[in-house]
Amino acid sequence: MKSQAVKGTHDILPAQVPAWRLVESKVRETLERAGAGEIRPPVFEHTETFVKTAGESSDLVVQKEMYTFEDRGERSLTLRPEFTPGFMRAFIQHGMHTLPSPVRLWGMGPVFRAENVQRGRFRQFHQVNYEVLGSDAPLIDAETIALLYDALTAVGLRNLTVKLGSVGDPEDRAAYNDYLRRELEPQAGRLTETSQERLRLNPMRLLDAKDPGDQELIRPLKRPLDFLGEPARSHFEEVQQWLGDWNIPFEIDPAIVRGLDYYRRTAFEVHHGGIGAQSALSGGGRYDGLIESLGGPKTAGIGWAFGVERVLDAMAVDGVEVPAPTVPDVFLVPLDETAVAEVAAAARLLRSDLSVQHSVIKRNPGRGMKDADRSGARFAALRGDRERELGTYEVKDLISGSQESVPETQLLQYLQEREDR
RNA sequence: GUGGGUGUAGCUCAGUCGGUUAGAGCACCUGAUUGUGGUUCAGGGGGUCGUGGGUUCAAAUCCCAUCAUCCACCCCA
Repeated sequence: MKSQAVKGTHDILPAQVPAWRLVESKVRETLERAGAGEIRPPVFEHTETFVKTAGESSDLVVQKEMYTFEDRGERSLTLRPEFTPGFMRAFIQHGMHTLPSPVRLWGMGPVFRAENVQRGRFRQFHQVNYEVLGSDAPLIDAETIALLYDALTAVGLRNLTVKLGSVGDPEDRAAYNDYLRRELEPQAGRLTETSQERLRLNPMRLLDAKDPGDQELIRPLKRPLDFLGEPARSHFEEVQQWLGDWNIPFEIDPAIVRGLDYYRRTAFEVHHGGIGAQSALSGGGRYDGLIESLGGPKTAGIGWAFGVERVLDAMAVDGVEVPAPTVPDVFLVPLDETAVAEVAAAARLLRSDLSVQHSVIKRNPGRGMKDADRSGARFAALRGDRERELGTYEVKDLISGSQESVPETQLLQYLQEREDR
């Protein structure tokens, strides 16, 4: 029990990699056909980059969910708990506002959060992240949500639930927070401790409260959607219009709230019912003003992230078929010591065109066939003293069981002609 | 951080009112098979029973602590 990966981290083993590649290839195809460029920011950034982006009242900061450390130069650095801050920093640093607008960026990789683990929640996990910078048009909101839906559908998921809401503009949120404080402060003593904390820091998040007593107090209150100003309201309606036009199934979630402070207007999540309590595959929203607050040019933005492990979990639940790992085209079996050198040399040459494995010690024919069978190869090719005399390989088709003597100079051609049959 | 479940072979697990040398299936290695795979048969390797302490003539089994793991709360990806 000594050799053990750190709590909340996992090895992705060879048998699992094909599923990861399937997700990555489908997502890449979906997003890049829509004009997204892949960006690969560093895994760690200055701590400040994350704190300024997420906000002081976010759980990432408040609950100390970030892996923060000091390097030898006494800089405070943090392993990324999400992609968006790194994308924003890179956008500003490289002057991407001069690129044709809007700029669409996507990325994939590990992120780190110091949370307690459960199904669908890990300390190192992986996200696919997508952001569009430079447009505040409702059309872009709808396009962004549609691409998320298309990407998840492309990997084979069904029965997805898209939840759509709006957190309004900053002044709407301020008005709503004021309203919540007005309504709840007189009876704050009846709220749980965490809810009282939220009432002080970010009242809107009270809507997430699960405590029955808290819910009782909150239920009669108005929702954020009731406080949308005219600009946010018409924006929200137009997004719905587009999604309806494109047949993207969605439902309005009047209580949708984001844990991160930077969201404005459109907010959305995609859920899947079969993967336990952590049912959110993805979350995202609009964040106009974020780049400006980070010292960049005034730039609108919207984006989302999905958790790769959760998507893989959902794929398994939905029975999505994953391509099998590649198997060798041919497996060479040396029947004596001399043949060991011969098949090793032959394998090197054949590998310019085929996938080739071989036994690395001499084998008797029965054992050699067993090696070949277990490699998953289509063909086994035996080499011993008889073959050496004739300059041939004894090639057996492991599916049909038929066998032929093939001159070594024609081995490649022989295999290529038959591998698809 | 809190709560509950579970820790016995690489994997899935049995064994637990305390009692000889701790078991099975799968996987792995060897042989039956000195030129032919999948099936079958025979044999073999592999365990500090998570860890530490306690009770006892005797502990995988009972008690305490601790760690890990799974699920859930919280929050979200």
